[in-house]
Amino acid sequence: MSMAFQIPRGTQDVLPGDSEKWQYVEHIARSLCSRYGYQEIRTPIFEHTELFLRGVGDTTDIVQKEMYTFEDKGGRALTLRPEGTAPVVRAFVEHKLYGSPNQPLKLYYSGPMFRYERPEAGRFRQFVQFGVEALGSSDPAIDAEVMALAMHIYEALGLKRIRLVINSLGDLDSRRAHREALVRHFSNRIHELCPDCQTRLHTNPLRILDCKKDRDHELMATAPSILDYLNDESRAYFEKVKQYLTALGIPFVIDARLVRGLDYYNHTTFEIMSEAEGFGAAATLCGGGRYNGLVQEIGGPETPGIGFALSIERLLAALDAEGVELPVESGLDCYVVAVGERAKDEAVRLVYALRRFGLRVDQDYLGRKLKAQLKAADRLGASFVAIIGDEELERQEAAVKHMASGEQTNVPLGELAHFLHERIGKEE
RNA sequence: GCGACUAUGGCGAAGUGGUUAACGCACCAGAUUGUGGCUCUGGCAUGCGUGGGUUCGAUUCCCACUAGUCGCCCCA
Repeated sequence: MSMAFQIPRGTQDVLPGDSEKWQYVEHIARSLCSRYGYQEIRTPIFEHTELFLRGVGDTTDIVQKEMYTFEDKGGRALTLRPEGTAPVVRAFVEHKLYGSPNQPLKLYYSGPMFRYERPEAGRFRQFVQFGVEALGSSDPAIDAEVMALAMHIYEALGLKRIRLVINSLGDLDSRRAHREALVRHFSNRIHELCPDCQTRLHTNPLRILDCKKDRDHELMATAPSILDYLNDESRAYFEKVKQYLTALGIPFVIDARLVRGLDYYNHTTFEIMSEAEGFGAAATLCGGGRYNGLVQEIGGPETPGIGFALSIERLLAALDAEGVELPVESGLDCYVVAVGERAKDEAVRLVYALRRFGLRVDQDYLGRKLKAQLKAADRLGASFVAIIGDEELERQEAAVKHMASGEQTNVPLGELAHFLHERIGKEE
């Protein structure tokens, strides 16, 4: 076979068999969001490049090397969105939703994101994020709510081996104090660290703590922890968040080195990881945090915010790694088997009538023989098969066979819908 | 972006510098003339990721490209 076309690198087709799982996962996530009072927002897949430069931060990896940026025919600089928060905040500001009577405004979104990265298992160039944003409140209870919601989604789907990791980056003052302490700590011996870290010292010293290469260097162990530099207010906030999580019975661990890759975070940051064995490098299922300065950065009034984003691909991979079977619906209620020309004509009408009635019904379109039609019905997971041939037509009946038991009875065509409806109701 | 490994039918998977590219699953047909799941029989890659090169001859050797996987980086 000639491979004339191939899917672009790092992208995926979701085929029947898997698409049901996607639908199920998205359905659960949506309905839980609704239960927590979050409403859907849909924003474009591309935005002005400037939005991400300002929103995500131009020292971040995302902006520096991962954006799909292009110029349109009108000369505009546009970018396929690499994340969902900046667009939501843009919409929030643009539509003046800070004036909405619903405060805080609680939103969720679901859709593809794009990052130009080297693909591997669990990492794609186009991937789907499901995320929430709560704008307008700096109540630590909403930090806890957002984390609870994320955990709830995973648990509702059947994941067990997951871990919530939290940290606090503090407010601007705390971050500044910590940053100065970091620069002081590393400056003299910065040449001992990797080249990336030498750059980070000036761009974003916080990220040095996250470096995997230098993780065992003695300077790391003695590096100042952000948690020691939280001012009273920030410390009190973090304490309250932890207190609420505990009150909700949600287990968590604190990792003072949890530094997230986007510039806009302050105060609470968190990740949810999979602990399923054999789950590779892409163990981060969900990431989020508070971004109190972002709305202002995008041009709106000072408005606090917090949110998370989770990857559907990684969620499905985690379900797979834990061996969780999703209760996805499949199969047919009835497969109509026709033998002969006249029966075929009747089958076409009958199938449509049963579908209009609300049943999941199908028939043969390949001119197959009785036997092959039965086989097809079996393969499609049909609960019942309704067979019509000359004899049945004569009596205006169908021979209805229950596939699991093999039992077969004749049912008048006019009563077939009700017969099936009743029997299928009894099955579940 | 760097390093390593991999690429054979719808899927999994053997294999060789040279007449017919194993096998398993799936699929199709028949045994069973109107009854699926079991069994048996038969069928099913002029083709070995793409493009070049070496050679009398390459799926098998070499190069490039493409894609996947793993590690680094980063994250969702």
